[in-house]
Amino acid sequence: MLTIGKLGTSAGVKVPTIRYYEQIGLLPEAERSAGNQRLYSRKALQRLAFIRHARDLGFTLEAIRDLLSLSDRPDQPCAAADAIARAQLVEVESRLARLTTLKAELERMMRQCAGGCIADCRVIEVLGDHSLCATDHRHAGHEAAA
Amino acid sequence: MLTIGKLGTSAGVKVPTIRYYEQIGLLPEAERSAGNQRLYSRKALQRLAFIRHARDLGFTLEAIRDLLSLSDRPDQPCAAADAIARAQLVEVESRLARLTTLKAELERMMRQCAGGCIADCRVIEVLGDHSLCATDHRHAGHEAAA
DNA sequence: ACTAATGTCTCTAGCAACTATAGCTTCAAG
DNA sequence: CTTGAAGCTATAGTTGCTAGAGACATTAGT
Repeated sequence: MLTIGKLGTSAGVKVPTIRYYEQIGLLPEAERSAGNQRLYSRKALQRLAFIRHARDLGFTLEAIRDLLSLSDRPDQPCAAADAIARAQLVEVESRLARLTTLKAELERMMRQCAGGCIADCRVIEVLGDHSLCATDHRHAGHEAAA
Repeated sequence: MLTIGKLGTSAGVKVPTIRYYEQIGLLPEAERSAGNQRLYSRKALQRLAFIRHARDLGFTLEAIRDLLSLSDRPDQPCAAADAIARAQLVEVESRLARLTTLKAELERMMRQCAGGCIADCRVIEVLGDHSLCATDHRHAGHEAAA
């Protein structure tokens, strides 16, 4: 049996994140030691690794919840799992397309800036007026983290 | 002078979002009509359009705050604005790289799945075991919105 | 002038997916 | 047996909004 810390390092997930996953029901409630500390089996490690990997691939926790419940029924057809993965692929493709457009626009903006003073700065100017843009990137920007 | 609704449609920003921007100090407090409704000038429209455009290009509100305060000082050199835009470009490039890797991995995963039952599903299997992956995409997944 | 529909007001709470903090208890090593 | 790391609970904060409730303002039509 593993403590929460060992589990975390084994799976590459931070300790508070594990507790969070338990709290939202993505992980079952862990067994406890005599001193009330969480204890985890190999199976729990597998489950957490699955979650971690799916997160790395960009699946939402909701999608992962579905994938996990599918994986508990090995006899069912896998069409549903396929559909979730396909949806994720479509998402990734659309984000890629948007980011590619963005990148081009940002590069254009920077190329034009001669490095003078703000009054002549193309960066500021372009941001103030969408019609100076080469492409229609509206609704294209987005978040990320690390 | 424009009401908040007109301003919103003109700039392509939803009304609650405008109030939110005011609340966090990204927009100055608006003038009010006799009946306490917000009124906006052309200048306010320009400022909001600037924000909207920068958001579309993926700048964070913090970055936009900096860009706006730069744009209020036209005599200063534009190196700072340049730096913010460059940082944004670097961000976009790194997200692009990550997403490209992800896309390849997702495609690989889906190609291998024959559409049988869960027990044989490659999607589930690959998610459960990172060593089945072709590339190291750890810490690569991420959010987006529309 | 009256009414109904729409627009606006404030305030609070919620979303995703965590992360951080505070103040405590338990455990393992020396 | 003490010390320091690791664990516990609970709450609040992050980013960039969005949704809802309940009240007031404005406008269009009759």
